[in-house]
Amino acid sequence: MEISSLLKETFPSIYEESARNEIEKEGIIMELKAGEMLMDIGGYIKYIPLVMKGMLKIMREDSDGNELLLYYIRPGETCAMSLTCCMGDAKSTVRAEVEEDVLILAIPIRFMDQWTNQFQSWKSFVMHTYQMRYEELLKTIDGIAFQKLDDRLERALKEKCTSLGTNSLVITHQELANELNSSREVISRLLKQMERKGKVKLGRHKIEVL
Amino acid sequence: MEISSLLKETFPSIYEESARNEIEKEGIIMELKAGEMLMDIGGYIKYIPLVMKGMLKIMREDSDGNELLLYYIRPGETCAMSLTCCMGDAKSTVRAEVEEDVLILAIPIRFMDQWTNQFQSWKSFVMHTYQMRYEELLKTIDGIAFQKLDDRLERALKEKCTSLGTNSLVITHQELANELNSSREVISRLLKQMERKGKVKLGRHKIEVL
DNA sequence: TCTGTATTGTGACCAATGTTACTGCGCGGT
DNA sequence: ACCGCGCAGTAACATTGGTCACAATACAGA
Repeated sequence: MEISSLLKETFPSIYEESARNEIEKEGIIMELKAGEMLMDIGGYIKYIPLVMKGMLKIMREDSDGNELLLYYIRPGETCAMSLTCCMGDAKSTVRAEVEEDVLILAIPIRFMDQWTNQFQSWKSFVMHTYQMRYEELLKTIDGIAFQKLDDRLERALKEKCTSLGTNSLVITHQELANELNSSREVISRLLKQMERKGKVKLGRHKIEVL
Repeated sequence: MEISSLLKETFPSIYEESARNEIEKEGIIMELKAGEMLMDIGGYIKYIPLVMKGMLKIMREDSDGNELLLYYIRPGETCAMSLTCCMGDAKSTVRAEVEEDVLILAIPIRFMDQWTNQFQSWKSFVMHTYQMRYEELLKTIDGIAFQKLDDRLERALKEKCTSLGTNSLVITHQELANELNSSREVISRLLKQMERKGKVKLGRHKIEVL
């Protein structure tokens, strides 16, 4: 079965074959298209999503509907939020959207605790995930606390480019505004500035980063 | 020894006596006065600080010296940052200051991994700490991303009151400005506004929250 | 008491960002 | 071809927060 080798490839840190066998046995394969929502705020977390292909984006939203991008989840990674749910309340406080078509192995959360005892590599994986996400949250905080919007925008664009492996981004100004918790007009204004400076080239539904 | 019962009291979730015995045996007692710095950014993390009395505050700082309060660590808690260091680089990316005189049991990090295997309650404690800190970081993000400064200031004051159990805060405007990553003048201005609205009463080195 | 320093109060001003209110454009569907 | 709608461009204005400059105050120590 190809899932087996894909799992081994994307999650090399889970080196115990017995662990991977369990994951394969209990995991549910999910394929989702870009734009779909995997988990909304307030939703009950029932699975831990191991991302094998594509990309998820994790967003935070306040009561007024303002959004903010927290971070991405790429192949070989999973969401710390879903790990926290094993104990305590199982409601998500973040939203997970599909940024690029994804292939996921969804692990029912009841295995979490058991496996951390049973498989050393699974335990390390979980701990490591916490660390990574923790660090990423700190970086996100740095961004919103210490940087100006133009800087954040520039970085956001560059990050999208590298993670998609292209310089031509297909995205609307509104979507960028949501990710950065700003407004469409402001983003348009800043993008125009960047264009005048020769940093990007704007087109309909498209931004070329130079 | 009184440490034993204090440990049991402040960390009831570590229910295994064997675990507590180990903690007591290997932990180093530290007492620090308000204002002292337990760990600076870039410092090497060698211990996991179990806080038994008092309070630490965890701050983030950028390259220009701008500060931001991330969260507090109270009795019965520990710092997630110090947990992350067991694997990967052991340098701190945050600063830990003593907010109120603290009594700490410092655990050398080499025991971390071993104990998570050995003691179920220690493992739970560690996982639980990650969850708590993760949630707190999300709340911090909510604050800086979605709230206005006057709102954040008001909440900060209220939080200080509840955690210190008083309505009379001994703090300078400058310190508040640092915690909120703002400037002294702005905080003074907002405090005056709050005073006019009857929300606080200002005195030298002192803010009474009404 | 005198003096220096830390703290606080305040007004003027500026830069960044958000908001409002439009206009125009381009593409898909009929 | 025409319509409608989502997207983008933009000007004008409001608001927030940061910065500067300086005055006033109060407290600590000589």
